[in-house]
Amino acid sequence: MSANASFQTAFTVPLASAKTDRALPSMPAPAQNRLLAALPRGNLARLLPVLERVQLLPGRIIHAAGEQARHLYFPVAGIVSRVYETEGGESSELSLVGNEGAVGVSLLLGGFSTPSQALVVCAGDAYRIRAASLTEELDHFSPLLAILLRYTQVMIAQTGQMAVCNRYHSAEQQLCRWLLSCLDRSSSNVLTITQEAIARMLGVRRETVTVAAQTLQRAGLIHIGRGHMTILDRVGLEAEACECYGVVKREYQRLLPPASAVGGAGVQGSRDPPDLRAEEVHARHALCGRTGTTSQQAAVA
Amino acid sequence: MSANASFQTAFTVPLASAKTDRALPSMPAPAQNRLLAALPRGNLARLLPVLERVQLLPGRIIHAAGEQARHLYFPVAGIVSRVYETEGGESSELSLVGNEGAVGVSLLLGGFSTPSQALVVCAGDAYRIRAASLTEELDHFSPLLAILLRYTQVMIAQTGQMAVCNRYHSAEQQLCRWLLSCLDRSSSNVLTITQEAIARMLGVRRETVTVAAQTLQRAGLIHIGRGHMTILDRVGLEAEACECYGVVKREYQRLLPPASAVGGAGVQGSRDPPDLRAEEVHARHALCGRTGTTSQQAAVA
DNA sequence: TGCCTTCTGTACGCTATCGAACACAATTTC
DNA sequence: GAAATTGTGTTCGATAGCGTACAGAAGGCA
Repeated sequence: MSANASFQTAFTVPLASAKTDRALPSMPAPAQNRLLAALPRGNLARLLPVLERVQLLPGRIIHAAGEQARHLYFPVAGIVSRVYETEGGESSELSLVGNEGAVGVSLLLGGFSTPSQALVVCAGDAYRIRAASLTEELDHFSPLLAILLRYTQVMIAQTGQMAVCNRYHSAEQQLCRWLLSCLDRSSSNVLTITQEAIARMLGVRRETVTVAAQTLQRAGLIHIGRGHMTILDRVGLEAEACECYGVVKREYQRLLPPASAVGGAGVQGSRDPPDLRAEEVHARHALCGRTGTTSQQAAVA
Repeated sequence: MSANASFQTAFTVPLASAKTDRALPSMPAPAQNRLLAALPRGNLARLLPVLERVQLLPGRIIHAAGEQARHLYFPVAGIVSRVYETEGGESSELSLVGNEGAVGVSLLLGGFSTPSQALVVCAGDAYRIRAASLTEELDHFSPLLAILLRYTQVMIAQTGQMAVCNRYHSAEQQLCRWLLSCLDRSSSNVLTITQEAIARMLGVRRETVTVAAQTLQRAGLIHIGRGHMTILDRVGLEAEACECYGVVKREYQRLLPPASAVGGAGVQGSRDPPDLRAEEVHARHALCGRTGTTSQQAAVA
């Protein structure tokens, strides 16, 4: 499993072009990542010179388990999965990351590596920042820190929900959840992935995925193709999915309210995100945005 | 399940006594919490006035799901469990916290609440700091931040491992893991807890715990009592447990090397922790302790 | 065009755990 | 000391998903 090959350091974007991204739909600006988009314009601008653009190629391991991360990744398209692999070779997804998040928060937290790996599930692109540059940036206590910490909490919620889901929910429910999660991170309703790969994410057998998918197809919710799945009925999937999907989604919306303009499809970069104004978020300093409600002590109930 | 009652704000310790705790074995000093113990002496001293001592009573909910946390807790004895409860009333443990950790990192991360609750599993005591005080403390970028962030990563690893464990490992393996985890956080090898409670943690039926425990008892690893379990053969339990136990333990030791003197039994407070010198940990600033190895790029393999 | 690889579909016995139901033992309460 | 409550032990059928094995279909490549 020394799957790490060499980082596919595709090509580096001349960052001047980042502001004119609307003219280059094939080369998304960093602001297509929602965390970056949530930064005040000045902060993002300062960050641009240290952001390097890379391709996310399916199957590639961005961070190997136990190895020091060298970059923090901000996907703008594509999907990355944090996966733990057991000694026996079984695997389970711990969380899913798309353009709403970042890969490698261990750099932020100070651990630099994790027992799990991060691998690309669906092709896309990301901007990444080197660990050293991140350290420098955080030195100045930019709002980046506050946003990354909040995202970290979302990731914790996601991971926890994965534990719950693994315990209680059927393969079919989990498949629904997984498809919806991918859909949220994808601009199309066709997911290019094999049932085998999905099985590895969910920690079930490929055959189990096949059976569950067929059930969904018979219900008219999806269409199964060879190497890809098409979502036909989003609402129907949500009805079949377990609560875990909604729990995580609400937690994200609570902690990182959608910079709505930056959603799935077309995007214009550094416009002021309407809901998440970073100035508000890091009220006192970069941490602990709000200090309210702490003065009311007494009982909870 | 509005289980929140009122916080059992037992009694506040006159903090002058914190330094003379050796004379008061029944009233442990804050430094019996390993995170606090890892702080440089000056930092801990500054923190003392805002630390309030409270009892941890079994069954009490420290943080209710979805409600704003008002305090960050540093247990010095006893065990707290982060538990998610499904809409159907099923529950699964997400992580376990004893004197090696803290409860309420959402205050640090800026989310202030989580979808899971934190409840006391084994009786003990904790020091807690109010959210507002924590904010102030972090304003000065004390080493507290670096330590708490590292601990956060341990918690993430723990939660992720829970997902893996829920997916793949037998009830018996999980019981071994759970007993060992508790043992690590307890000064005695008698755990005062019912099988029913363990079942809720593991997300299995009580009967399943009974059967698994009997197997372990027949193997001479534990002794079952009414409302408590005694661990007889720690090494044997480790052999039966799944890898998850070791993975989490190693991750803790990597990120927060043991302030060895502060272990289970007798403790002397603010002596310099030999392995984790906070000055080193927060090398550049409170975040991203080390910047090493970032200059060697190239391939991973 | 035909071969080979990859991906999907189907079948069947096996096992761990669940759900439900009940017996009994220990502790607390009156 | 009796009654009620709480905790543990035992049984038995049901079932979701596993392990294994194999068939067929789609697409790549010579």
